[in-house]
Amino acid sequence: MMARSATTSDAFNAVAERRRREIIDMLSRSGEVPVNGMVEALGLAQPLVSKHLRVLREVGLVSVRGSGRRRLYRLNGENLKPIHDWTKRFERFWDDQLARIKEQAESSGRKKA
Amino acid sequence: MMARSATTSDAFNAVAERRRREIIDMLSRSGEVPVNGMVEALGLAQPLVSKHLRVLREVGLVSVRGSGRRRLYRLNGENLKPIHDWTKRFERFWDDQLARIKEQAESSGRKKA
DNA sequence: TTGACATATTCCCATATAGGCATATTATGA
DNA sequence: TCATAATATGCCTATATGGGAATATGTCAA
Repeated sequence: MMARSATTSDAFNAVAERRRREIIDMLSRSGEVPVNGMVEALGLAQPLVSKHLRVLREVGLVSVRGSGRRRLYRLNGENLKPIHDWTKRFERFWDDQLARIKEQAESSGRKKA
Repeated sequence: MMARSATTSDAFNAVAERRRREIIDMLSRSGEVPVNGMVEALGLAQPLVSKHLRVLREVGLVSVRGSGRRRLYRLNGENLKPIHDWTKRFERFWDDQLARIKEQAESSGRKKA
């Protein structure tokens, strides 16, 4: 009855798509970029790029600004923070050094509490 | 002609689903957990939990181990690192302090190069 | 005003689910 | 051995896409 959640429901879903991550990477590097700039750089069909941009806009990951006939897109990177924060919880799984430090901090915290 | 990429294609897609993130969070807190443990804790139907676990297994995010009639699942958190690494690139968007430090480091790096 | 460039939409199709339900599998423990 | 607990699968339906193609919109520049 229910299908997969919409790509426009949140950043996690929007970012699950590889193309959209590429668009985000590009905006991160280049600042403001017009649709055609992405079309050329990514080698995708223009309508497809516009559609992905729409999804990104709907979750607030990008903003647009008109400039002549063109539309300049900009990354709102701060909206990727929820994802970063979530994955940060698992740092101990790959960063043993950090794990040791944290465990020590936690254990001393427990002693005080 | 082509639909959304499979949830089993990579961690990004697997993690796009809220329930699966909840399962991951639970495993992160509790270590090894049997299916029923998650069923009760998350209030989901057992078949649904098994299906989500299968997706997580296919992308390597969890491992299983038999124990009597039960199957104990464990988190392979290190496979969340790609997501963490990707989002890390955008830290400057929310961490201005860090941004300044990095920019300074990069500019001095450029001078040397 | 008008033609051309730059984007956004609309339609259509095949694919990929989440979930709900029923049932098949397994591994026990008495 | 065997009923049973604990999981995994199979089936079916409503949704939600990515893409492709064609077309609608918008904005300028001459």
